[in-house]
Amino acid sequence: MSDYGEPGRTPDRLKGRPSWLLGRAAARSAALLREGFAEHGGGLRGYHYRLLAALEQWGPASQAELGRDTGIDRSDVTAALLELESLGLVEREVDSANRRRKIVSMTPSGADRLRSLDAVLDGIQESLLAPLTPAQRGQFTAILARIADQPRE
Amino acid sequence: MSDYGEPGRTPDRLKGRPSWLLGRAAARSAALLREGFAEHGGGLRGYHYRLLAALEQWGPASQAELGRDTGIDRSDVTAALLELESLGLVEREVDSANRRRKIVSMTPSGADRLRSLDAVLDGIQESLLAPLTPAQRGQFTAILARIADQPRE
DNA sequence: CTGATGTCAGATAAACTGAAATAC
DNA sequence: CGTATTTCAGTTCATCTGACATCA
Repeated sequence: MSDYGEPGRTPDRLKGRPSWLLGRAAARSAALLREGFAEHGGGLRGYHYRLLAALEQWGPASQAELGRDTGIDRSDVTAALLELESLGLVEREVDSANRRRKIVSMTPSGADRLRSLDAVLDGIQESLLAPLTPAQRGQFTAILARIADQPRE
Repeated sequence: MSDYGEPGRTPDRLKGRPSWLLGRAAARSAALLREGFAEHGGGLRGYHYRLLAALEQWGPASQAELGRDTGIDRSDVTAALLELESLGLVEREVDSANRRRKIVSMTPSGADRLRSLDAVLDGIQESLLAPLTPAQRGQFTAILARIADQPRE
């Protein structure tokens, strides 16, 4: 059980720290994502959405390319694609020009599913950003993009 | 290995999504935290910092209170405190007025350690926020606080 | 009895690691 | 040979769950 009764305070040392706040905010976002996907995602999770998004934007690609484009580790790409394939949302076939590769392509029903996941994400985003003004939402997105894009040194 | 070679692109569907960017930014922050703590934290991790921060601010408390104040599950509080105790950074004794409780207090060397962890965190924060202007840092912290403080409905 | 507390053993999800088989 | 691709098995870290004994 994670129900503690009263809400509790937060130490000042944590409250002022962006890295701490980032973690809390991301946890909230992740919880919303998990719930939303569990309820309306038909068994899919974030990894699946990311992969479908990449396939929709650039068309068929090898698994290694998908990993680079989505930031998902190659071993996790394999596992997630197996699941997508078993649901008929993607297809994989060996590249005849380079038989190490498997070319992954999205099926029509994969495209449908991607669109319905978009709607789920829109809802999640709305409740995540609810306390912000439109101007703040823009600032927030721009700032996050700068931080997320930093080279991993 | 998580080295993919070329960096790769990012699908537009992901780039514009605050919930995605939040996850990426938090991952960066978490990686910096892990590295920083592994290198200068003497075996401690985020949980330990949070607990020490609460103890420093409000003095001795029961484990359940610490859990509420830090957002750490009570079972994880138990484990983390055992580690802190074995390092001599906290002490625990049964509350004679309510023998279910254990009152946790920070030792002088725990206070020292907390201060050195603060320095580690300052460094992490600096590299996390490096690409932002001072004005953006303030905006960012304020916005994160609003999102993190939302009730968990 | 109920409810809070501390403890334990285990589950989960996201990310990463190391090594192997295969093909270029 | 060295390198890229896919796959498998296993690990880590933070978080959460369920159950239990203790005690107010």
